[in-house]
Amino acid sequence: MARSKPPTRTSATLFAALGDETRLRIVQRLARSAPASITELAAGGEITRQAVTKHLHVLAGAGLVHGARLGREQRWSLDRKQVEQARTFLEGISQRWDDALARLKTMVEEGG
Amino acid sequence: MARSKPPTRTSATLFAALGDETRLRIVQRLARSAPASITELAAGGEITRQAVTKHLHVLAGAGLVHGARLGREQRWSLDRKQVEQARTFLEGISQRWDDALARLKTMVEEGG
DNA sequence: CAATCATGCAACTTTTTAGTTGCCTTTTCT
DNA sequence: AGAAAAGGCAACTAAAAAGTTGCATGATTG
Repeated sequence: MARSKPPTRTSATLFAALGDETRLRIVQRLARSAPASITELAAGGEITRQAVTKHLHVLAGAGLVHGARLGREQRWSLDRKQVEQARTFLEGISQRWDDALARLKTMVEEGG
Repeated sequence: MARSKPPTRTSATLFAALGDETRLRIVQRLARSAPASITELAAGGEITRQAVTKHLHVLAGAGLVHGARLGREQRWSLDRKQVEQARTFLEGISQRWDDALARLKTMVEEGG
């Protein structure tokens, strides 16, 4: 059965996934100490295990993390690739911005 | 008079601002061709001028853009600094992730 | 000065989210 | 087998976000 909604993972999806304090904390956590279980991630936090689960799904939907079953628990780890993609996107923005400024400068100098 | 809500601009705020298709389009637009007015940005788009205004305010709240009055119109431009900050943040994540993998590898090799 | 262009402000509707609570299933471990 | 550990699923609430419509205001220009 096909998924009812082909998620269309865009750059915006990626940034949106990173655009939440809680999720960002999870990402940072996973970046420091690789695979962690949901319970581990929820422990000590301010929110419920269910909430953590949801956030993990959002992150997974953006391709930022993935989980692997291991016995009765599921260990989640970061997917470096998407982090890089986000970086690349921002690099593109910066680059274009630089180019635009350069063009502007040239025009001014040439009295265009 | 002090603003009633000190916005606390965090990294999540930054990513959240980028996490919307429409806003991302605006950012890309501003990156290519510097200052643009609200009307210009709204022209041809699918959404209202008011919607564009709101998005610009969100972006401005994250420090990604800023507008400057110029006669009867207001020209908006990109703020490169925040784009860089987002990139730096992601770099940090990647770096930590690399370190974590390195540590893991070492442990395995040493038979920890 | 009057028409017009570029916005600003406010109230409202509709979706999305973030989080919660309650209950059921699958592994472990003793 | 039976209790405890780790999750999954579903329904619900509350609040934030995306957009809209309508009207008011400050420059510009003929």
